[in-house]
Amino acid sequence: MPVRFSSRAEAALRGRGGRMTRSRRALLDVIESHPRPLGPRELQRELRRRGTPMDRVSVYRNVAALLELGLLHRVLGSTAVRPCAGSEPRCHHAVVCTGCGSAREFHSRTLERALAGVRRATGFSIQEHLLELRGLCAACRSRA
Amino acid sequence: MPVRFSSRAEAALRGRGGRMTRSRRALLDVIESHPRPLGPRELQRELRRRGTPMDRVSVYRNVAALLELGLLHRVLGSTAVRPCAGSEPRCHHAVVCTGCGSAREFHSRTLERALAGVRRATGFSIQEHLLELRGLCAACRSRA
DNA sequence: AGGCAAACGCAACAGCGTTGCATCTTGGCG
DNA sequence: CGCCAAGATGCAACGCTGTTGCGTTTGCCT
Repeated sequence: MPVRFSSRAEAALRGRGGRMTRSRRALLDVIESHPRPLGPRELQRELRRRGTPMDRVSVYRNVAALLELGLLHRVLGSTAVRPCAGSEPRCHHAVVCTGCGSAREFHSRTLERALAGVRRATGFSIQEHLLELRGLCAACRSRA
Repeated sequence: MPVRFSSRAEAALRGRGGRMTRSRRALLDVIESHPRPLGPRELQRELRRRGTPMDRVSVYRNVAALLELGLLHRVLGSTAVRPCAGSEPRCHHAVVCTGCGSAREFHSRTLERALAGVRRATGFSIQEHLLELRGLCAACRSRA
């Protein structure tokens, strides 16, 4: 990771006139240190476990802000979020491990071409594509 | 469509020891006659509009039964459902028009190949893939 | 240090989906 | 044709998730 997630987040928040509170820092730490996507409720539970409890509402507001800044990515079909890799805009392609929950983003030129093909075949002009794969990562596979 | 959706549904339900009620028939009609995916609330509203109101609970139970029988397909990231094309098992590929809401399923060999490539690149063994495209269908595009 | 605005917590609310239970309907069978 | 067991329905109540309003606290700039 080139720049730590929390550092990027702090910079982005400050650039918006935002401030850094203990709670917020704790939230960023939780998100950063967790490889697998976490939902609002999980985030809250983890924060409580670490001794820095946060109200449900604040969790939602912070997550919303980070999503808006493009620092978090929302997992398809759920409310779970995870840090966006790199500083590029959100990426909608990911594989999520059903074993350990870790996520990995990817880019595939073949996939892009396939989508173009679909456009030709159906006559739809594609505005957005939602894609997410679920499977077992190499580590979990060898463990089983 | 080879066999009408409602006929297939009726057969499948009866095969399970189920019965055909007015409500259930009305629900099947609504689903069949609507090209775009409908959520539970929309289904209920449409049923009321047609003079055959149905309780929220019954909508959920019927939809659940039809999903279990593989007759309905749930649109990704929402609770909306639409009839599964043909009698084959559910298909997870669809383009949904953001204009009129109509959905169209598709199959792409290039896409399948792209997924295989992702598997090689990431080391994940893919168990499931969720894919849905959003865009404008030809009709809506020319209308705009 | 002081003060303004951001961030927070609390309480209340709204919507969705579920469960338990009593009642009604379907469809088979005598 | 009418009975009746099982399936289906409606109603009420509940739980969970996410949202809004508001008064209070806290960061941060001067």
